[in-house]
Amino acid sequence: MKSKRTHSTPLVTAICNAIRQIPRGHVSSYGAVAKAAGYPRCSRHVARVLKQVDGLPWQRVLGSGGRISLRGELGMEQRFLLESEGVRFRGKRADMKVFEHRFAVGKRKPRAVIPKKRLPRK
DNA sequence: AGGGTGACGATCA
DNA sequence: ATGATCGCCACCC
Repeated sequence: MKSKRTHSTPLVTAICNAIRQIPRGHVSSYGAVAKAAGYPRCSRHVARVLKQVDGLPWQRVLGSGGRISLRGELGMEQRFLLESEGVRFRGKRADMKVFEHRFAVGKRKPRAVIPKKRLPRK
């Protein structure tokens, strides 16, 4: 059943909910899910949740640009499942232009997160 | 309390 | 386009 090693924390709950909102035949990205859950910049946590919590439509979450992050067999399976749902790929990327799920505009209450602007690299 | 971690993401070479 | 690096940040020992 549920592996759930992670005791439900607000972050985990919010992320799971966001993932469950992605309809069949559509996809999203780790970053988008994190933002929709109210935790921008926590894309890596989305990945962790996907790995630890089962019962989620894991195949619908891709890396930015629609790339599949999983390696090997698992990655192949993800692609297969998505194509089965009708998601089409252009090369190695899913066609986000058409299949990316759009979360509610308000994208969840902006927790107590600081906007955090991008700092100029170098 | 402290440090390592990761199904990421943006930028650089 | 591809590969390496750096920054992130809550979680888990």
